[in-house]
Amino acid sequence: MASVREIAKEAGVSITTVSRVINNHPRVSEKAKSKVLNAMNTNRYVAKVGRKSTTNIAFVYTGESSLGSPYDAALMQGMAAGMDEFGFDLMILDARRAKLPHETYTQMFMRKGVRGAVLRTTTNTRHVCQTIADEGFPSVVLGDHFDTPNVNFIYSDSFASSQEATSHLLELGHKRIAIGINVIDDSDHADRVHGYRTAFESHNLPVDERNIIRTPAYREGGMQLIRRIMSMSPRPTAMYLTDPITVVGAMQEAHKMGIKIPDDLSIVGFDDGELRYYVYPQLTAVCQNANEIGLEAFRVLHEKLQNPNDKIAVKKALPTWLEIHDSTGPCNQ
Amino acid sequence: MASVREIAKEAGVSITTVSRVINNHPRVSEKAKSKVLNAMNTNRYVAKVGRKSTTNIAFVYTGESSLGSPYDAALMQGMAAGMDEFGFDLMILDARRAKLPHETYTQMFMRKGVRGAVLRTTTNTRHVCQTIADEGFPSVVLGDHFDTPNVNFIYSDSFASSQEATSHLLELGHKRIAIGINVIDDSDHADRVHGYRTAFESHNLPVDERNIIRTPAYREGGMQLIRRIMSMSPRPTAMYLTDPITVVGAMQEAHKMGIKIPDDLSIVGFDDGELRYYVYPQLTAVCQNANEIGLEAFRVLHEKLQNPNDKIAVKKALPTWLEIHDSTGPCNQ
DNA sequence: CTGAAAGCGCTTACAG
DNA sequence: CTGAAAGCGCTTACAG
Repeated sequence: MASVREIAKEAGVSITTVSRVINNHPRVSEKAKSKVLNAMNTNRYVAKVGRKSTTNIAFVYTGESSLGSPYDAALMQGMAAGMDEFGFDLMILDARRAKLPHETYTQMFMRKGVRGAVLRTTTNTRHVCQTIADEGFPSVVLGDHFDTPNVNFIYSDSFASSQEATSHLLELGHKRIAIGINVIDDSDHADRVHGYRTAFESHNLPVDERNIIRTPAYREGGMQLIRRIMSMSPRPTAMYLTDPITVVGAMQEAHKMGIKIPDDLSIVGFDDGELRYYVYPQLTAVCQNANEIGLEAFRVLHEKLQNPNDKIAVKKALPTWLEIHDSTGPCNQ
Repeated sequence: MASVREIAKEAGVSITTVSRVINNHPRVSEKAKSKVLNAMNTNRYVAKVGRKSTTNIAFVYTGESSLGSPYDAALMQGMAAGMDEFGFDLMILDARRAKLPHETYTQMFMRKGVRGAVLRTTTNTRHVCQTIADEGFPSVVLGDHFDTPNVNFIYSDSFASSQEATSHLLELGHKRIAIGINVIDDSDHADRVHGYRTAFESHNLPVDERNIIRTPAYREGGMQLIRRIMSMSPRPTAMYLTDPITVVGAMQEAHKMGIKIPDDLSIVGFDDGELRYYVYPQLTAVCQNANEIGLEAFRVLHEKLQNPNDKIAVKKALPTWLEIHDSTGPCNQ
């Protein structure tokens, strides 16, 4: 690896001049600058030491990476929107791969010039978030929230919208309303079932526990769910699907089976992107703005970096909202 | 900003010990280590100088950022898959925002510890890619390709699939086939029109130039396109839409207007993700694997980093393929 | 605009 | 396991 000394030699200038070029000092002649830059590029110069760039904010997968999902993409877009203004750069890390065996998370982050971390988690990796918070490293957790004094959270509160969504179906005359929930628990999903139950209660109707159906949050899970529902007797006339990808599978299978939406079956979905416009018919859905969540996560992190002594954990819920489109209609059975 | 000296003082150890903790030296007592880490976190220690992390690969927007799009998300996922193996970290940069007024792109990258760059571009920002390549900085361009000796490219070659797609429609008996193309030119799209023309030629049929329709690659563009087509006389009975988002708009508007797909109108789309499964009916489409493109981009970059003296530019095309689903059928008009 | 020399912050070979 | 001291690589105040 070339050092400033070698670059200086090759470019025929002093190491001072090389350093000035590296640091973009204004008083270097164009000629000297281009000689140095040439030597740097041909020798693949990389500073081994020097001012570190310490302006990275990391988007960290504590467990399984879901990089590539539209939701994560929207989160990053939101973060980037806030970061640009303050000159931070976005780095993507897989905690399990990036961390060396004997180092702490703080050490890993410092090694990579990371000043703060947005942690993507599930219930399985809660302990990682807890550890990072315990180490005192500035971080904020997305996608789950749990009761702990020192962890910062941004989560989405879908309780109210889930209650509205269920009430919407009840008021359309539906009585047998199924709810599809992921087989993996997290607090963001628990809210949705809670809203569903509360809507039934406030309409003085009992919840039929058979209508609370767990299904994996994949396309296949949604397909399975439709087949399951159509075979029930009496069968539900409406359903609330609490995961975006499940909705896609369910609607596909419904089309394949010749089930008319909403005439034969009303569907309320969940959308964290633009999915509600992609499917046919356009989807009545509880919506959340992933962009906004990402932006808010950065804001909290930035706030924590500005005020290192503020130890009060942030627990902030962003609301979801119900949008009524074409996949729900009156019960006619 | 705290330095090793202050951390050492606060933790009651020597700066040597602090340094050892930073670098995860094996022979430090747990007690010393935790005292130092504590002092670091409470003082928000960040190394001002020292071994730089120089293992970053940047995903760079040379022009307008499309971070948040499913395509970009899939590209990054592909890159990350390759990078993990070699311990590189992924950084996202907006070149126009990150670059200081008087520095070169190479200087910007070095400042941020970036060793190589995957450049996302359009025709508008070709000159940026050219400049970066001229500076000798290891980079590879995605999304466009143009004739230049020293720029590395990974692009998607949709000529053959576009020809197949058009032939598929011709062989279903369609004669009046429209093609929708983005108002903004790039080489990846030019291939698609070329394939369309070639299919007509090989069937000894003339191309009606009125059927080559430019429309902005947004949902609204797709809606507009359908209205345009349905008002033509005689109207096209099939079309090939060369942008994913345009397809979504077009299918929505078709549903709204009561146009039956494929009975009234056959549609071949373009899909760089999973869109073909989301819409109804499932979409016959020319498909490309964005994951694969991202992975290949990293591979080329890695190869260039290993062999700095290999100056031969890589121009690699990844093929697309045609998938026939339910949105195309025989012409019955 | 440029360079020799002192300086800075972190690292490391050596001694205990 | 720990620290005083020398060293490394880059930076910068000073002189020209």
